[in-house]
Amino acid sequence: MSSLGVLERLLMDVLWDSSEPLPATDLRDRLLTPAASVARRKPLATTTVLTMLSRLEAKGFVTRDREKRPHRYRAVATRAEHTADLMHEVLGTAPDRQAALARFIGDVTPQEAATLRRLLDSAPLAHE
Amino acid sequence: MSSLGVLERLLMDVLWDSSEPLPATDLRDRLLTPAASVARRKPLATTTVLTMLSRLEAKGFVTRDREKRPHRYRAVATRAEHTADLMHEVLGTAPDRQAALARFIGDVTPQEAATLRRLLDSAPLAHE
DNA sequence: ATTACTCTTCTACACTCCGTAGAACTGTTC
DNA sequence: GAACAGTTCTACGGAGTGTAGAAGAGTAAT
Repeated sequence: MSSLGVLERLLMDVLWDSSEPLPATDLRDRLLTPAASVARRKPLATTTVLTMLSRLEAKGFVTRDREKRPHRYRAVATRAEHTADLMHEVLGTAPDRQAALARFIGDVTPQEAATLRRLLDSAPLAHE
Repeated sequence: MSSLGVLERLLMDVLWDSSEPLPATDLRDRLLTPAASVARRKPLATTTVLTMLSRLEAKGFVTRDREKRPHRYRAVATRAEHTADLMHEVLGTAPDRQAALARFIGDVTPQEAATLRRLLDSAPLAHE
């Protein structure tokens, strides 16, 4: 359902790594830096970035501040939220969630298992 | 990355629900029964089903027994395995897995939290 | 205000993937 | 060996993604 394309994902990564909302030109530039997970050699046209950002906005992954004039773009959810959402989405497709979870847990690293135990003990009803 | 199309998914569902490997014509027929998650009114052409099965085979989701002549198709992984794999794949895209897991646990139902606790306690090193 | 510039929207196109299936080929059965 | 069932090959239309030019709108400076 809601999987992102390669460039879409790249842009989201930049947004997630930024503490501030960014104008499109900054996004464009940061795709060139080695900071980006997959840096590109050729810079993209600004319009390309804007098209992608509009699509991401339409899909609800991004919002922009239309007040300030070079619009500032930011991710709607944090990366962790997004990842967790996707995981829940995947889990939701399984008729037998218990079984899927069992499989999932079976393949988790020991460290992560420890983390999970801790999380389950500390947060009985984390919500909002 | 490896998300399935609607029909692809429907076929996988039939395969997962079957205890035996199935010939293509059976697959075709079972898509019409209300057993299928989303039953269709019009039957698909057999070639359509075969095309999809070939693609699923190419993607590694399905294998077929080429000995018997109406080839018998079966899912490579169980549904639970597939779901768990996808979840791990999603989790793998997050640089901070701990954070993603924390978010994930935060949105889990109380029943599932209980299930998870049980699983984590019982299987310390379940693998492969 | 007119201009020059920057940013945004609109439009467009090529490419890939998915659903769909006919045509052609191959193996099975009478 | 003819008829039939099953398989492969080829093809096509629609959707989504990456790409960007052309045209429009807002901003700054003359």
